[in-house]
Amino acid sequence: MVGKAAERQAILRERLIDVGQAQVIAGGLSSMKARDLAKEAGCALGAIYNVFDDLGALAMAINARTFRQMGQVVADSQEGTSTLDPNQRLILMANAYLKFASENANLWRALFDLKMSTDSHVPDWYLQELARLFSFIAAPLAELFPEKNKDELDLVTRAMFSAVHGIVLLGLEKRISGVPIPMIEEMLKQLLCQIGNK
Amino acid sequence: MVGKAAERQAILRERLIDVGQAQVIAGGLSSMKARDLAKEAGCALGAIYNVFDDLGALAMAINARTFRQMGQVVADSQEGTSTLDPNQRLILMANAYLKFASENANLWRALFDLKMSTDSHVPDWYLQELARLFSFIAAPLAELFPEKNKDELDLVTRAMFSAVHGIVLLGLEKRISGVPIPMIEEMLKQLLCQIGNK
DNA sequence: CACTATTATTGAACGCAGTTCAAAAGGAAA
DNA sequence: TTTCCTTTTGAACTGCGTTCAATAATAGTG
Repeated sequence: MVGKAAERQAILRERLIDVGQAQVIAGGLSSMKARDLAKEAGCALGAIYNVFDDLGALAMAINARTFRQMGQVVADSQEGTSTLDPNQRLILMANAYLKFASENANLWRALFDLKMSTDSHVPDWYLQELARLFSFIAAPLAELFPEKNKDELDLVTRAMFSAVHGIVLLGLEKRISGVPIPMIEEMLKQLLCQIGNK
Repeated sequence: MVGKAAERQAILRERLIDVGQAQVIAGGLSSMKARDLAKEAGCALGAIYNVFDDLGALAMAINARTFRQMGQVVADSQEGTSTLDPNQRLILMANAYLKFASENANLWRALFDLKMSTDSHVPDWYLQELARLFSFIAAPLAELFPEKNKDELDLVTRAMFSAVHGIVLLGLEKRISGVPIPMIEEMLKQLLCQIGNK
């Protein structure tokens, strides 16, 4: 495939990601339907499968966008905070994560909904973005635990991210223990102030 | 409906829960199929809908079992531990939770997979079982934070449960940061030893 | 430019799944 | 036994992701 066809497919690919993202925002991952996508994107039903292996691959492309956005939001929360103590910086990151999750609930959930099903083969962009996210978290933790080596620090980093993720996840989940956002912020503060026996 | 019919339905209900549970164990919630259920339970396809509103309601019944089992496992972890310090007791609970989750991965995941979709109306048994679970967690925390009032303690309890849940969830998840179980135990220990500025 | 070969696009059709409901079977009442 | 009501049944309906033979578009060649 060369020239025109490739270009058309590239355009269609972007349009499908746009349309799919809109559908996920509107109604969650499960409301992204092939026939609706085709209609909205102005292409044939089968055309989706010329560009993506299946709808899972399209969801992955949407997730890639979301993940990048989220990483940026977390990174931005550290802008000009070099004078703050590590615990404060962790709290800012956690709050940024919470804010992103609550303001983009369906996109954020799609990030984790999809994973469950397709357990095999983690794409490269995913690992890179995850490493980037972890590196932000590791920086303040390295200050709090100067005696820990690289592996130990990595363990604490994963633990902290997971703990914050859990608090945000269940906090936003109506069914389990859904609570108002300021209360979730308070939980995160409680957790992160304890860290590094401050 | 009286007599025979009611009894038959009660029997079928139990059998459907058994068969459904087996299917969830074998292949996750998404592999529980109406036609397979009917075949395995020895009933007509439509008979399922005489007993349950839909497959979601059956999944709920399976989850009720799982949740009760899980609560018991966490409760048992506190058996004869009154001499241990609160942090140790929290670690035992968290490890029991991790053990249950890893040994019953598909049943445990179903507990949270279902919730997402049916956000409305939390059944009563669910709230009761959750309160029971939280009360176990609150006991050691009350010792660690004697100055906190009931509401503050409740907040910390939810935060701790959520944090432990997050570490177990992402730890068992291959796609995000899947790690060996002893490493997850180490993460939980790191988290729970920090609590209550020990 | 015309003609042909190759490649890409299309959408009707397939398979599978949850759910429904008219018809059949079973049970209670008289 | 006969009638009436209730329960059970499974074929049929709907909606979905995905495929693939047929069609259209493009590239290659004289």
